[in-house]
Amino acid sequence: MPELPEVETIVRQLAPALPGRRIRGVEVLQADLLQSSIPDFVRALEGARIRSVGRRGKNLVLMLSDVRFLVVNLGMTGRVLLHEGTPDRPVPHLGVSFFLEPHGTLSYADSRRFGRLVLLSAEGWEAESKRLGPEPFDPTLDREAFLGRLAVSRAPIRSWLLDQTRIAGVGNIYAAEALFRAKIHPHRQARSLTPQEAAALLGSLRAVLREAIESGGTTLRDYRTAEGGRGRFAPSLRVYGREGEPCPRCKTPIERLVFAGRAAFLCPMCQREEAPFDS
DNA sequence: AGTGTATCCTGCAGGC
DNA sequence: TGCCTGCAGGATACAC
Repeated sequence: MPELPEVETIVRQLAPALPGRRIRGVEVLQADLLQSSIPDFVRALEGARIRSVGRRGKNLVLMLSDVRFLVVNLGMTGRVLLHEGTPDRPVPHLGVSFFLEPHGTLSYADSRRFGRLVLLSAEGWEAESKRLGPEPFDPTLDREAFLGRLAVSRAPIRSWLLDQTRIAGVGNIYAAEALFRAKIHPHRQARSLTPQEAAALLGSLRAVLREAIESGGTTLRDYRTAEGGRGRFAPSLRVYGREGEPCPRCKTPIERLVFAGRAAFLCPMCQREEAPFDS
């Protein structure tokens, strides 16, 4: 669920509120959200101060005062909710609560519990971050660099976009939307993209991510902002989840196909499988 | 280096 | 109403 725009929305809401505050206490209700034991996790975090809030790919990253990093991956259904004071009603599927000074609560809730909260040293986080591909908005990721990364892969471009080690932060929704906007079939081999197609894809990816961030992300069902609100981008989705609806460009019914175990959505007219005008 | 499949889980929609 | 099946924004491990 939460892809880059959803996590970015959460980060932007937390960033003005968290830095400088101390974690007074930690309560873990769902042990399988952690990699460490509950006592280790609690002991390591109690008394720590939050220095900054950031994002890397789909990960929410809290930097702590003693140069450690709390890395939160929300999986499919994770929610990060900030309440000043205590939540006025029980948080459904609550997994971990962080009690903040002076009077706040940061909650992690996750109905499917695919999410993970991991506490890492500076070195540990650096190594983890290095595994991930570049950020889509990294200014050094220009057309040439993007094309170069595509050129070394025979994977279908949809799989390439979902692979966090190739580019960070893209999930199934925005992969579908970016490919539609760039008129590229999701089956196309990454390295078969022309320089023009690669440039179009980079542009469309950045555009759709930017627009989604401006809308606070996409809520299909579970995603909530840190304030508990819904993302407003869902009505702007052009192909994702729209099987059978007319293509907004050419009116051809949108198709759904499954590969690599996941649904892909596309317009079969706008996104041809073969490269365009191949003699 | 790829793909397909399974796995971790729960909740919901749709069919009967 | 209730039961069953399929499906879901993610990540990883496995065999092939």
